[in-house]
Amino acid sequence: MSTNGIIVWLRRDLRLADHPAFSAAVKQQVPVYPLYIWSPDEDHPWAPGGASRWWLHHSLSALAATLRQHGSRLIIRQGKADPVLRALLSETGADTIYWSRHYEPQRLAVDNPLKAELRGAEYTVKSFNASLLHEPWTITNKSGAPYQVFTPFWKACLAQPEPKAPLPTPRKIPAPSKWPDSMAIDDLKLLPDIPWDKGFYDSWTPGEQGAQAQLATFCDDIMARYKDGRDQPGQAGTSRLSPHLHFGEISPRQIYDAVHTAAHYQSTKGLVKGAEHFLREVGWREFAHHLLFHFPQTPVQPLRPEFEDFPWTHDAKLLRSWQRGETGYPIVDAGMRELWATGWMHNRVRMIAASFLVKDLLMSWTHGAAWFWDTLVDADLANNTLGWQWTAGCGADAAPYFRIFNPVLQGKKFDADGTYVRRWVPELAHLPDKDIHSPWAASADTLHDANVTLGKTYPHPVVDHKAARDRALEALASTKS
DNA sequence: TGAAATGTTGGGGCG
DNA sequence: ACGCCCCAACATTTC
Repeated sequence: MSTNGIIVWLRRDLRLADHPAFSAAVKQQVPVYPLYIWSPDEDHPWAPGGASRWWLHHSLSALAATLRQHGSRLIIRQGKADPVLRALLSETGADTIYWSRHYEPQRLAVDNPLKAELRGAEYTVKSFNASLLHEPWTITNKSGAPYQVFTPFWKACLAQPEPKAPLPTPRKIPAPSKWPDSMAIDDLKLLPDIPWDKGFYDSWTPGEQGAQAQLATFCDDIMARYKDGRDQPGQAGTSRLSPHLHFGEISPRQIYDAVHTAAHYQSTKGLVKGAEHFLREVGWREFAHHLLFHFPQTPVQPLRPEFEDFPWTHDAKLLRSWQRGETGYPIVDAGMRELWATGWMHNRVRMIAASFLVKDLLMSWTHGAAWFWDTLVDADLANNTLGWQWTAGCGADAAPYFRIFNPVLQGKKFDADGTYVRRWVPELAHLPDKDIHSPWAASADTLHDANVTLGKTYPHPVVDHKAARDRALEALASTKS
């Protein structure tokens, strides 16, 4: 292929290692133009939310720095992809564009016609898989249809040939003699005006380096205890790789490789078990992308049609109490406050908090999905959609409608010593373990000694769980087909 | 990747 | 010694 230069159009593949488009471009021995286009309108209505924009800002900064170390640069532009790409093609004389594929419906609606038009204009366009072990159309059941249940889906994935080894980081990326103009990352105004992001800086290191460091920490210190540790929100028992994965700072192939290497080398029973369970979670991510691709309406519509006219209630005040972590249920409030403070919530607590909104407060999962979309640094359309529909019982492989989490029992089971609640709901910190998940049941003396005044320093429960549960079961029973 | 209600079993206190 | 009851522990079923 003869070419005068290649644009590598970066989106959510903000890394250099195991990057098929970069690797392919570098091989051509022609100038490479790494380009990021900020075009939130083209992702409508799923433009990155506030927390995601924070992450994106720092991830782009990290990538720009890394590119410089490799003799290259990151070109930043803003606007619709088509005109921006054409402008850069003509400015540089490049005739080729590479990008990594994404699979969300609104993304495909831009990418597919764009690819056709650019090819029609005699440009070379190639897209690559950089973000999934198995692309959505490669896994089907025996009758050729997409899977809707996780376990057979994952079995089918495991029966596929092993993923290829990750690609190495290109040593040097060929630069043009003259760099085209670029905006500054600051010009994109991705950071918040009011500083709600203070806590984010202590929690995260966006960028490829941060991702690799986190992967190493996980393999060395966390994976062996992952099977049970992942359910203890008070401990560092999860991988915390989700935002890195969402922005493509790390690939699932790299994770697969590192996890297998660690399990093979150390080969303790816990590590092997941990590896298996963790890869299963990576499998859920694959499953989510599979489902979104095959059922593109699911971000706004229940997969199971009998839920379309479900009798959701709505109460703006109650919704706000949930968002702010003021429901009076400590484990729920701790989760919602962790989310607000750090842009992330432990997965066990996501399930509890989500169940509370959907079943105890009987509000539509779409409200929860919207809030998570704006506040999570790992907000991902596929994962968010699957998670919320799963909780609501209207999605694939969904929790049966009668599975309603009891926030007190969940708290006692997974945060037995109250570490997590005390961290995020400090006004309850002095309650004894036995009362920490149900302050309303504590004696007057205990509350007094702990400096807790219900209704004043900490809210009364906004609903009674038992009554709320009965109401949900009734509403759900009427929906059952 | 639940919880609550209901059913069963078995040990121990007691008359 | 025996039956009875209580109840915790565990299992099953139902929502």
